[in-house]
This record gives sequence, structure tokens and C-alpha cells, in this order.
Amino acid sequence: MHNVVVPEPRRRPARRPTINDVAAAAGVSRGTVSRVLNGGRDVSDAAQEAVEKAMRKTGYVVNQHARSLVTQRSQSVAFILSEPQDRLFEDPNFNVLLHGCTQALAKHDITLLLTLASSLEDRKRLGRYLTGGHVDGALLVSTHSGNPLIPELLSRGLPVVACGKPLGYERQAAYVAADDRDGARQMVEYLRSTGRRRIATITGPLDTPGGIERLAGYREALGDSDPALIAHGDYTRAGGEAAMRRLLSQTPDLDAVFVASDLMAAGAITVLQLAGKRIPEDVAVGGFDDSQVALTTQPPLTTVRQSYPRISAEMVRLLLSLIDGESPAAVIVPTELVVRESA
Amino acid sequence: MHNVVVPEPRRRPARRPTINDVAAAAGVSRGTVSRVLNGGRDVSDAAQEAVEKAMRKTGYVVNQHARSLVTQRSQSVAFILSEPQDRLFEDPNFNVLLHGCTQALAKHDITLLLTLASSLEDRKRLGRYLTGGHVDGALLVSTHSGNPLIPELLSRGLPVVACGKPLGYERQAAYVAADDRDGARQMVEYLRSTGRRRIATITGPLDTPGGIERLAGYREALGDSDPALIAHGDYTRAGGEAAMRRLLSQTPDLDAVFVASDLMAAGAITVLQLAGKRIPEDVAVGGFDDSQVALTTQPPLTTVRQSYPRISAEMVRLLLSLIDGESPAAVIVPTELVVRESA
DNA sequence: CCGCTTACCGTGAACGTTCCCAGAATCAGT
DNA sequence: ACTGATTCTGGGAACGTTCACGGTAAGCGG
Repeated sequence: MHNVVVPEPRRRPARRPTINDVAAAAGVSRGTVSRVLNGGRDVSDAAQEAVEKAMRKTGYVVNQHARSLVTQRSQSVAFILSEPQDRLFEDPNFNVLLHGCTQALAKHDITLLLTLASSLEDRKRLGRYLTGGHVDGALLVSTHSGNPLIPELLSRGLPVVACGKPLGYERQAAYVAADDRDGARQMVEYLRSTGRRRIATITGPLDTPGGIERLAGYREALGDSDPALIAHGDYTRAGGEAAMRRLLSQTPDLDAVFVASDLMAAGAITVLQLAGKRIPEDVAVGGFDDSQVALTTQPPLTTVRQSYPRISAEMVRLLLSLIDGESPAAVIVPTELVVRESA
Repeated sequence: MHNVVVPEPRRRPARRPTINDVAAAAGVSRGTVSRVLNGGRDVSDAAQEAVEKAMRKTGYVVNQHARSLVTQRSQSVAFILSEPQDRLFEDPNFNVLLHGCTQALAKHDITLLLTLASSLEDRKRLGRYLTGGHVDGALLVSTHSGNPLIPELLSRGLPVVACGKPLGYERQAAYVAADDRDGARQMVEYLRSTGRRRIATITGPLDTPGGIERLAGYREALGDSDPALIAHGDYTRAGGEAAMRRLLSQTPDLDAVFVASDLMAAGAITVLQLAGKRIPEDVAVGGFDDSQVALTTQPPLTTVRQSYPRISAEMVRLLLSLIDGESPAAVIVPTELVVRESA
């Protein structure tokens, strides 16, 4: 290293005070101290006061491991990020979700632990960590299907709530998801209500819940439609552009397109404008997510919003109920059409 | 809620298998199983195999609380974000730091827990959590001074390593910081070596280590300079713009400016160009951080880079040594001049 | 064949809590 | 004064590990 300064040495305290030390200092028994610690029921004012004073004096802090060992509760839950997380952190919606969960859990005096697991090795260690009793439950944001952590945690009986439908485990894992299908339906019906007749769609990857459900909603609103009106994307801007180009060449007379994500929609808009189409006059464009980009497109994007505060609240509620021994459930939170200028 | 589907009920396993169950299943004693669990020294091949088989059969996972209770180790450390964290998550450098720490800790089979504490209430709960023995140590990214968690953790004897000089606790807390002063010095000396003679600076807030140290490096390189060459910013783009305007009016003949962050430098460049100055011909501009924006300015920004992978590695090394009982140290990692077109 | 070393194994104690139960003390009602 | 209820307290047991210690058996040199 370049330079090392060694400040004055710090000695670690010899031994942490235990509940017995407090009891001795307060002149009461272990049991009484424990009662004070846990709500103070059945303890006289005098004892209560003596114990509190003794705790201050000794600088006592409860040993969570000892407590957890007997209560079988750790008062903490994990928030698992098992994707290569770089993209997620940049997503402001993700921040809202995370923050919402932290707050909701805080109300129950539960700490949220964010754990990362990108590599396989990480995931293994994390599996051990989680099933070792360190946490009471886990919140999982699983964008892709086939996350190997899900079956592992499930088989250990660890309460797990997924954000977004956990493909392949819909029946076993609890989850909360936005009503993708209904959102898509709303959007397409809105497009129709404004007189559009050739409504195309760019879907997400069909191995993601959003890909599947949003397409289903599109179909639901339209009945069976011309297959030439459907193109598949991959949630990236470039993917949206490519899909839009395919649609334009397949179906030049389309007058609206419902795109399964805002980012792809931004790509689609670029391509449309390059092709000389005016938005929304010639082609109406609808997105999904109501993310940042929806406001930066030209014109601003009509899109579908999902309420992240709501989602986080429901996730926590569900997790706590699982921890309490209830059986898993799926919660679908409503989505809402946000009309701007693009449609 | 909008819709609830209840999949088939999942029953929680009656009881987790303990080390005794494994011992019974393997026909050996508790002690032997424990030995297998901890490296397998002094255990015969036959016993080893029997135990491993029994563990698979019973689905045994060690109870971390029980283990931690006796070993006084939790094999996990906290990564504490106590600022309103929204800004941090968006910083790609932060991701590098986080990832680096995770990896470095993984080598020692230690799990990293990311904990958020924005509100005061959060911070309290977090304090309890951390000092309750849940973690063996903490990594702290403290951009501002006066973080109340530092003294608390310190007084509890919890090993803490800060990223960036923890103002007010430099002597007591271990930390690793980039060599801000030297980086600034390098930059200013480089500017002088290209013939610049009226070198101004825009500083960061003077209650942050970066603000103080980078200014010190500037002074070090220049000897005492004209106070009219110094303006203070707040690390935001707007702050950089304002400071640049002040400098231009105070000192219209400046021919270079060292800006204490890339973002402020981007603001400064805008103002300079609006004032009709060519960069670098009329005014050379140097930044600090080598962040994303350094590449997007016009022209690309000459700046100072700090090695985040290096910083994370040193932080972990330092923390582990603290946990092993060593006394705290400060590590300063070198900074490096990155020359691009703006100077 | 004896004793010493080595490899392996079992057991009791400890870690610091909570929980439960039994008992003491107080009090009110008869 | 006796009973019964109520409030408070103390202490044993348990949670699931690790660790130090002691013991047994086998191997080996003399």
C-alpha cells in the first residue's frame, strides 16, 4: 500500500456484559431482566427501574444469537438479488421497492438485509446462509425464470415471497405481481377507443412473466389478431428498434403499437419517426412500466403504471403472514393507464 | 387487494434436524459430526462418509445462531449505507465497490449484508442490530461527516472500516481513502507543466474529506495563490456552474481550472463555453473521480482516477485484520492522472 | 511384551438467552 | 383468620452448537 498511518491502538472490551451481569447489578434475577427486555409485563415499578439503571450502567446489549437460538426468530429478513444486479441498482423503481420494503418491515422491528449473489459460488454460500436460520424469510426479486435459489429455499421451508410471478413455481411460492395482463388490456382497449384499428404489439421475452402476460392481455382485448401484428423484443432499446423495423416492413399500415416496456417503446418511437411517421397522428405508441424514459421520449409516452409502494407493502404483508405460519398466496396488484401524448 | 389466488398449502417441516439427529443417523457422536462440519480433522474415512451420508439424508443445515453463540463469530459483515442512498445506487463506482467487497469477503466465506438506514429510526434499529452481535464487523461508506453511527459502533468495540476519511474519527476508526491530496497535486502540476499560469479551482464542500484534501493538494502544488482563484462548489452540476460563473467574473484571465469533481467540471465546461472560451485552448479543465460523465463531456475530461477495486480489497483486508484483533490503521490508496482532451 | 505416540472418538460444560412453573407476597372478600 | 385470586419473582430446563478433555485402540520401536 501507499501509506499507512497507525492511530492509537484500540483495545477491545474484555467481555460483553450478559443478562446475568445486569441481574446482579440490579439485585434481581435473570428472569426479571428478561421480562423487562421483552415488554416489561409482570414486573414491579421498582424492579423495572433498577433493571433499566443497571442496563445503562453496564452498557448491556442483548445477544441476538442467544435470543434467536431459543426463540427461533432472528427478526431479520433477506432481500435477495440474484441477478447480475448492475442494471437493477440503476432502476429508480427498484429503489422505491427496496425502500418501501425497508420501511414496512421497520414497523415490525425487522431489519432488512440486502444480499447479492451473482456467481454460482455466491449463490451457494447464500443458500447456506439463508437456510442456516440467519433470517426469518426472504424477499426475492426474480426477473428471469429458473432461479435455482427458489427451489432450495422452498424445500427448506424458508418463507419466501417473490416479486413478479416466479415462473415454474407459481403454485408453491408466494408472490406479488402487477396485473400485467389487465394493464395490457387497458392499454389496447384505450388505443381502440381512440379509433385505432391496426394495433400491433412488441412483446417482452416469452420466458418472462411480463412477456407472456402482456401479450395475453393484448390478445384478450383484440380477440385473435393478425400474427403479422406481433413482434418479439427483449426489453432493450435496441431490441425495440429491431422489432419495430420488422413490424413496419410486415405491416406498413399499422396505426398503433403497444410495446411491452417503456425502454423498447423509446426504441420503437425512434424507428417510427425515422420512417416518417408522426406520433401520435400516424401511429399511436403505448408503453409499459411508467419508468423514467416515459417522460423523456418525444412525445411523452402513454404507458401503464404499476404501484411499487403498493407492491412492496404487499410483499412484506405476505411474508409476515408466511412467517406466522399461513399458507402462501399470490397477490395481484392493479395497474393503471397513464395517458400522455404518444397515444 | 385486487385478487388473491391460494395455491396448495405448504406445510412447514415439523422440526429442523439437529446435529444430534445426524449423529444418531450416522451412528457416531455429536462431537464427530461437529468435527466433520469444521474441516474434518481427526475423523476416520468411514466416519466422515457416514456423517456426510447422514447429513444428506436428514437434510441437515447447521444452525448459525447456535454456532455463533459459542464461537462469538457470525461469519457476516455489514455494509452500511446511512446516507439517503438514492444517489449512491446510481453511481456505477459504488457498484464496483460493493461488488469488490462481496467478492473479497466471499474468499473467506463471509457473507456481506447490505443495510440501509436513512431515517433516524432506521439508524437506531440498525445500531441495535449491529451491536447485538449479528455481524463481526462493518464497512461504512460515509460521505459526510458527523455520522452518528460511527461513535456508537466504535464505543461498542465493533470493528469498523470506513470508506473515505471519517472526519472527526480519523484517529479511532480504521479507514481507506484515495489519496485525494496527491491526486489534486498531480493534476495541478500537470496543468502547470502544460504552461498554464492562472490556475483556478472549484472545491467540494469543506465539510467533506474530498473538499478539504483536494484543495490542500491544489495549494501544495501552487504555493499560496490568489484567493480570487478559489471558488466553492457542492459536488452538483449546478453548483459547478455557479462557481465557474463566480470565477469568471472575479478572474477573467484564468487559463485553467481544477474542479474537485467530474460532475461539477461538466457544469463548469458548459459555463466556460457559453462565455466563449475554447477548451482546452483558452481554458484547460481538470476534473476528479473519472466517473461516467468524464467521457460524455465535450471535450472528454482530463481527470483523476481512484481505483475502486483496490479500495474494496483494502477495506476488506483491514476489516478482517481488525476482527482478528489488530489495531486500526488508515490506508491511503494512490490516485492516477487520466489525460484526455480537456487539458 | 512393554511403554509411548498417534489417530480417533465420546462426553460434559459452556455460550446467553427465553420460557415455564412453582412459590412468595399482597390483597380483597368472606 | 381463612381462602382465593392476583401480582411478582426466582430458578431449572432448553435451544443447538463448539471445545477441551479424557479415554480407547492401534501402531511401533526397543
